[in-house]
Amino acid sequence: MGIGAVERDTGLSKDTLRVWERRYGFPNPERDAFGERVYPREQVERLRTIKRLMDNGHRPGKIMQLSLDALKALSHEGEVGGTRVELPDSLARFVHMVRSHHVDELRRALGQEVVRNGLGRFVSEVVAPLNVAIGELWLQGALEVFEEHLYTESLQVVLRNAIANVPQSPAAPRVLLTTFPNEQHGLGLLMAEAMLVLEGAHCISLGIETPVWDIVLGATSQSADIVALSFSLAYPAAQAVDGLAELRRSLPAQIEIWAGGGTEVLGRRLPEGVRAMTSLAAVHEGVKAWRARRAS
Amino acid sequence: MGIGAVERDTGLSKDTLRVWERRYGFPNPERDAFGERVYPREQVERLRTIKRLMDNGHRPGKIMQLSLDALKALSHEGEVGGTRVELPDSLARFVHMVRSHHVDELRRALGQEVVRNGLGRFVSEVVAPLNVAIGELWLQGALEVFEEHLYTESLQVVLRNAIANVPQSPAAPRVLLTTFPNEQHGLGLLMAEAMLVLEGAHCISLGIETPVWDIVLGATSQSADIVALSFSLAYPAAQAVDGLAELRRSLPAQIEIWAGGGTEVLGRRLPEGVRAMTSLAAVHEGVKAWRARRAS
DNA sequence: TCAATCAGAATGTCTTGGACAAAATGATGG
DNA sequence: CCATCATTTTGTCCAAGACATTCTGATTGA
Repeated sequence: MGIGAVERDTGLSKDTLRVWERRYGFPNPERDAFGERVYPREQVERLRTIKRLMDNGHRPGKIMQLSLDALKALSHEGEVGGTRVELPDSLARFVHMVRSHHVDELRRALGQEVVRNGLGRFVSEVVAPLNVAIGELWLQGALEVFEEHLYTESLQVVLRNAIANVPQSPAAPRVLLTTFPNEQHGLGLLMAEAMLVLEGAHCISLGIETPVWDIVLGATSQSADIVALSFSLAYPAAQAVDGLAELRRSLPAQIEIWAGGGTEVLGRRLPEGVRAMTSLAAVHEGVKAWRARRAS
Repeated sequence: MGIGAVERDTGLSKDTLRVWERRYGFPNPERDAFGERVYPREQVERLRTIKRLMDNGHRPGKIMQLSLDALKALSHEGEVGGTRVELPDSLARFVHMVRSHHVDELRRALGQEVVRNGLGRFVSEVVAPLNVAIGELWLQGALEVFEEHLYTESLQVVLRNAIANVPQSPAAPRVLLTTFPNEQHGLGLLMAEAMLVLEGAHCISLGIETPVWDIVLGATSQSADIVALSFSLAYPAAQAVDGLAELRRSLPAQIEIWAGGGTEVLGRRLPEGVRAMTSLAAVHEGVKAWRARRAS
């Protein structure tokens, strides 16, 4: 496997791969007849595992030397601490469907759950904890990429369908939804949209990865009352705070900024004039408070 | 704009950008206080145009010296030959809604179009040419990022909604849909899915950016008959061919591979055992032919 | 106990210029 | 008009060094 292929496969840039080799002695690719790097399959796998651990906060210098086994052991750390709570059967059921690849059944079951408990409770009591569970499995390497894709896609279909079925009136507040560049996690956005339309807000989603300047253009052109940003746990907090500050500076004062999602970002002190939605339930209060402010 | 940002924005690798500068004298970035390349906005725009022309068969050495105006003239070439047809009013209408940011109206109008003409004709006669038109505007810098986002999101909602309303029977063939890593264009995937479900196929979408190995896992676990890959014009042809060849090698012979989307990839000779869907209409024939093969 | 500050280490990205394989082109001959 | 071969053209890779940025961990102050 050439360096280009490894870059595509692992998401680590060529520069990074070369500098790691120089600094840490790993990866340690062979060379072909032309002196170009050839990575053996097992090294690529180890690189993938390292990347996954790094996304979770580990640092390359610490884990680069470890064997594949040691790395896998590391993935399971944090669970032994005891914070691990077994999923209730009602949710474990869904996890099981994902892992056994029963995608049709999963989609049907999720859809039923929406009808049974309503969209609001579905999002906060099913989707949110399910995401955490799936995320944990993913972190442990217990989930294949395509299983995660199947899950995401199924949930997306169910959520979009449910959202489309909430009667949209041209009501206030008008909310523009999106994520910052490099934040590709779209599920959080959909969850936020679901909660918002339930509160009678009018949602305009820009999808993921909108540059700050285009958020400003979009918000003004759509006469939005609120710009809602969604962050996943992995998103670098510094980038989030910077982006929010810049957005706040560029946006007219009467347009509010709401930030929600991963608790990482919300832990830090947000820039003046940015409201944190610390939980999905907070959306209800948020909209209520907004209406009160607007009325006065 | 730094070289990394330009790489992300144009899809031209850092190496390529540097070697062009050395060889052709363009781009000609300034340097910041640390000696790093800073690309002015207009050069990035010119690079985007050049990239687009190259995707269209032009060669860098020939067009690198040309001014932006000359490039734009070139991109309209072949169209002056008479093939360029002004958008009919029925489509220009939608473009106008995008540019005037009437997103609700756009969504409603698109939805009506589905009902009026049926999903199949909607996809091939409205969405496809509309995508081309929007792509051209985008290329010319006549479209803001958020306008493109609004368009994509609206279309996504309409298409997903339409697909969900096609009665899905557990019929054959079973088709697994996805794109390769670095191919983030999800609209093509949805268009393909729409055409396939109309033919009575059972679609399982993995969403975008699935690594080859996970496509294999997904296809086998879902007992797919066909794996369908979607490519946009911008996707590097070499990567596509490599990926398809690897996929063909890893996948059981009885699972077919269909490649569709950007004409770039399909122009090249595809690996043995990969079928090209050269147009959306070809899907109809494709499924028919598959059923005939299966019957025999 | 918590938040802010700061030095030092860790880390990723950028730099240069050369080399060469792969692909496209164009000329030649059938 | 098609095949073959030589000749550009073009993208990717290599090396080692530099340095901005981010993270860590200790120290200080409230």
